[in-house]
Amino acid sequence: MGDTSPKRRGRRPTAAEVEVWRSFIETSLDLKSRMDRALLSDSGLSASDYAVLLALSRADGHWLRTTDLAAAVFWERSRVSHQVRRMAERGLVRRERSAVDQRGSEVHLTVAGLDALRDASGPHLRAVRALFVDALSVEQQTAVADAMVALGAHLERIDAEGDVSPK
Amino acid sequence: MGDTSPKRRGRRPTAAEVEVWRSFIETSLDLKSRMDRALLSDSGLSASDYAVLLALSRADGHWLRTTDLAAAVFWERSRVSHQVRRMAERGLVRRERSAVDQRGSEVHLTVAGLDALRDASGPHLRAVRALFVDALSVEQQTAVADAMVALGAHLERIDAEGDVSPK
DNA sequence: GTAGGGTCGGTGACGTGTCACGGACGGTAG
DNA sequence: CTACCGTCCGTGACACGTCACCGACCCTAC
Repeated sequence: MGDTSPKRRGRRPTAAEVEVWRSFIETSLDLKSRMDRALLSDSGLSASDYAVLLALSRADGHWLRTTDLAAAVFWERSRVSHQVRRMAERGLVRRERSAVDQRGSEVHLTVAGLDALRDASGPHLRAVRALFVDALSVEQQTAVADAMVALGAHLERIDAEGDVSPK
Repeated sequence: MGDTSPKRRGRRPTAAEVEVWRSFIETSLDLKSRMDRALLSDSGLSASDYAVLLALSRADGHWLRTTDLAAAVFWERSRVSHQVRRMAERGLVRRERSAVDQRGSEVHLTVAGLDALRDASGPHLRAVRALFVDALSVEQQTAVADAMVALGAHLERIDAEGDVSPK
């Protein structure tokens, strides 16, 4: 993993390192925006819509409590609340008060929501292939996956350090 | 580069390929949001602020026409316009009517803007190292850079195809 | 039971990005 | 010169995400 020799630790990154960072972040944002745009024009769904529908479709009974939905898509609850309200107005999901916990509210996938997800997933996956997968050799894909694992582990390590007593 | 054998072209990506895509996009967005958050809390600058200040600081005379600024940061002009208005209200930049072209407006970097950029760049670069560079071995960085080049070239190819007569 | 503290979820205000549009100017053909 | 068209840029309306905050609810200790 990360080299901790005196040469590489602690100070500013080199120009080459910054350039790797810049290309990484610019390329990923470019890809994300293209993908979102394609999804919206193909299916009328935003990326947020898609994420919510996908999470609900994977849940038992096609519904989740707000907090569980937030955890599934890695959002704050307030964001989920806004998003669900907008989606409910379009009939993609439906809110229900929880019977077991009067504080809770359940977000249910509607038939229209499931249909929208089914219609969207084909084109979306084809876009993933056309824009991302087809650009990379198998070796490059493996290398990217490996780097993402390293990055993810690094970020989790940082989070863990921050949580426990910082001194 | 991209394999074009019958097995890999044209249809839906495999589960493994989708997983590479998912980890790539989630990791990059996570990194981006952490970096933006750090920049904002360290320096009071948003990522957009930083991009504009950086572009202006690199320009001759520390100013650019709106269209040129938009090209430098890969934005639409309307977005530049909104952003510049907000930054001007904070004194980071200054607008001036162009003398040579009465339609044009020049965006000038102010002293306060340059100071803010200088103050921000150190912490920002250190964050790039701490969150990104330090997570990856030299080989992994090279592999990521290589993959980004391939992706960039692929996207440019797609754009070129779309531009010229589609038939 | 009831007071206190924690959890659940929603709302309003705000900053930002996109889109559609329009006014102003420049350049050129007639 | 003037009529036209393209370019330059700003604006208003809207969608979205974040933050601060609130009321409603649950649970436990007393």
